[in-house]
Amino acid sequence: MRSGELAAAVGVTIETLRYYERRGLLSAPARSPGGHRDYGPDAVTLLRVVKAAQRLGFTLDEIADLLAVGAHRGPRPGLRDSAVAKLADVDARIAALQTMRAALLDVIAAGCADLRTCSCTPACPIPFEPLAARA
Amino acid sequence: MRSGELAAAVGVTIETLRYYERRGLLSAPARSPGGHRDYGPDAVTLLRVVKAAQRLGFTLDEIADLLAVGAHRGPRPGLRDSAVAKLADVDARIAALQTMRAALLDVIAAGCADLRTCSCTPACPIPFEPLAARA
DNA sequence: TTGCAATCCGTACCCAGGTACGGGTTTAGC
DNA sequence: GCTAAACCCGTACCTGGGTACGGATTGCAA
Repeated sequence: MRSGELAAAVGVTIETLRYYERRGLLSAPARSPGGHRDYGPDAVTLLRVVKAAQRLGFTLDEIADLLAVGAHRGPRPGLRDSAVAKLADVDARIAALQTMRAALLDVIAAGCADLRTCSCTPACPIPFEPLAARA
Repeated sequence: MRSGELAAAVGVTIETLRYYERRGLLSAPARSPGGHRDYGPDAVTLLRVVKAAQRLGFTLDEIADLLAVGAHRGPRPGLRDSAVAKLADVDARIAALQTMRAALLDVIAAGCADLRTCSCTPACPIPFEPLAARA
């Protein structure tokens, strides 16, 4: 399988394949006599796993580690533990966004018209609420 | 007020002040005879507004626009509209994270032990669920 | 006046996850 | 055998929000 085929099969570009190879996510494939990459069929599955892991929120470095753990069969940090840790991380990010969301709703409800001059209500969230929040 | 004082007052570094000045968030202040920046007291408030807007999820470019709108008093895009748009954006990001969260819970519940070789259950989320999701 | 902290400036670097460029080679179809 | 598409490589660039560096002033106090 050539790089263009593989790329099309998993919905990435050839540049991305080369990038993943540099990052250690994809091991260097066999080469044609002329130097073109020649991937085995497992590459498709592996790339889909990588993409699935990205959808779980893992970074490329984390994914590389998880794949290496599978390969080396050492004392494994483990997918489960990583998933649990990542879940906590995702929950924290959701909480941060919900704080943001609540603040936006306050601003909309208060009818602030302008960032610089707003003092729309005695309880104007900009910039008074943040001041209160810091105390 | 000198840059170090201002920076300490709002909890940023001097480098950040210079950065904001370059980005157009902070207008160039007066200078001492020797060239050191000399800020007026309004700078504290302005910076706090900038930080408040950041907590609402606005980017520095967006904040610069919102501040410029207040200054120029043209046909205003308006803080309200921006806040409504940003709310939709935040909601979308929350939804994406909740999708991620659900997938993580699936992985944890299914007991997948290893990214590369996992086929822990017939319904293993890696990589089968993403394949199903693409269909 | 001397000494040290604060500040000046431009520029480069950091994170992640790629994308773009450009010139040279290889492969495939006809 | 020829042409056109695909692929090769190294390197630079992108977004966002800063941070770091390093050498040259300036400002303030003893």
